[in-house]
Amino acid sequence: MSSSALPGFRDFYPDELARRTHVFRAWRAVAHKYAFVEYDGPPLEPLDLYTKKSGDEIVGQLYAFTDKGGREVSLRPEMTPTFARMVGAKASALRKPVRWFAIPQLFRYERAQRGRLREHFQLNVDIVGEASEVADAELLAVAVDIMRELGLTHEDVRARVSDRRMLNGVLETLGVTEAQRGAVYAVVDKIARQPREVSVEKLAAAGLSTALVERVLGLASGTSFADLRREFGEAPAAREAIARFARYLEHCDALGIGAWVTLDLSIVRGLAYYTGIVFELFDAKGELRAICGGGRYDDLLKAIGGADLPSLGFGMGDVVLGELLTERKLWPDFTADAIDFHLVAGNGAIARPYADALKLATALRGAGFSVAHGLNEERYKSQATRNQVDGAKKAGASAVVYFREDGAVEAMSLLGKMTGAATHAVDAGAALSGDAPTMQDLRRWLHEQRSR
RNA sequence: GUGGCUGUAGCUCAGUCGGUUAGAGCAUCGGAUUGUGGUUCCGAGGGUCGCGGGUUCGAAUCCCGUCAGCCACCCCA
Repeated sequence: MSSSALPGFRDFYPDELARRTHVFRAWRAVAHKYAFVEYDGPPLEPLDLYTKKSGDEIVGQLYAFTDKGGREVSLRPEMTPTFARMVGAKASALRKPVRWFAIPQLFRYERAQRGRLREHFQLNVDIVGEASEVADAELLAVAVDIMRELGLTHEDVRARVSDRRMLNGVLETLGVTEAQRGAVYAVVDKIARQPREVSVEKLAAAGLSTALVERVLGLASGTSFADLRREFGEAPAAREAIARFARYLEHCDALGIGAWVTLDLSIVRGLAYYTGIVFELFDAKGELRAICGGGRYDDLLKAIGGADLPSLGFGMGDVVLGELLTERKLWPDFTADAIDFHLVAGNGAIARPYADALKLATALRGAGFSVAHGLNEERYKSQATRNQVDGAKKAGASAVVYFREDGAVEAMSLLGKMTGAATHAVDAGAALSGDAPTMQDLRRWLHEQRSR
């Protein structure tokens, strides 16, 4: 028997699952707010769905194997190929723009480290069929609004945005040849992660003059959009992309996310399939990996799904996001108010058979309350009430319920101060029979206690 | 896949120069004379010292291997 999960895989204990659910809830709530609908696909796919796009060398990073029928298969490392296939298959029938999201569990076979496991959940939000940069702004707004939903502010998280077409135009204007561009992208992409000398060396090796090297490195590290526009706004190769980017930023402002957004030309997003505006969300301190990344990939659907439609999307993983929420202490207290009532043996309980406690629990549950009680009759009768009440509080009950000496059923709030706790008594017979007005009365009282 | 660092209770960590039955705090569970909540007091459970081998009269401690975690590469869909 194995004593722990496989490396890079997680067991979700209840408090951990509560955190995961909390994140999922935020994802779904915001996605719905922006009128996206949820879809899903298979976690296991034919291997060639991934090798077709990225080549065979990717296999080393895939959780791939041969199944019992001799098929080459892989656990899905990303959602986009599945998405592209699904959209491609029904492209002509789908109303455009398509606004879909999914929360797949994704897998990759590589060494696990902080923020990077072999398994994670990733929100995928995609728009298909809209080429306008309004769609790009809307997509970023979804990502940013999720940060807000989870309690993060633009002091905590920054959205860095760029546009490949714009970077391309600027490089062309500067005289970087098309042949050199791939190498320049690679350097620009990791400009913050590798020593400056290494970047200089690599650019020089690509054939850039010393002056050009300095120019490129300067632009990629912290140029504001205002400066960029002033310098290249009229350059024929860059003019159109810069004007588009300016409109994009205006849309971002209008959507209320302007304060989160910064131009960062070093955002290249790998060297993969992105064709236009790209973005990443980072924690403001820059201590963690990217929280979220995405952008426009206008040619991908044609390559994979067959439909020639402009598309854009992003992925947001649960791991780094969770680390950030932990760091900022933004997890709610999940145990608080998890249970409505906890039955305890109060005064007069001995005169009442244990079965009455179970009947009361049943009646309360029938009325929709969440009810806990001791499962051991002996202990219910023998354990000091204060210990039972203490246990109820620790279990997250909002109130305890017990039979009073005079036969009434009394609820005592566990919320607020321990001295002078609010109590509320109802007729025992009515409570045990599940009398609707009595239950409504209790519901109103509980609601009152919680909103104090 | 490569390199560095670290592995003692569920968690955070002590553990002397190698010495006999490995400890503490927190957490968990039980109790403090039929009692009404977070404090306090008493008690209990919980360990193959990551695993395997070696050196030694004797190993948590020293050596080798291995596995896992963290960090940096690689990669980032």
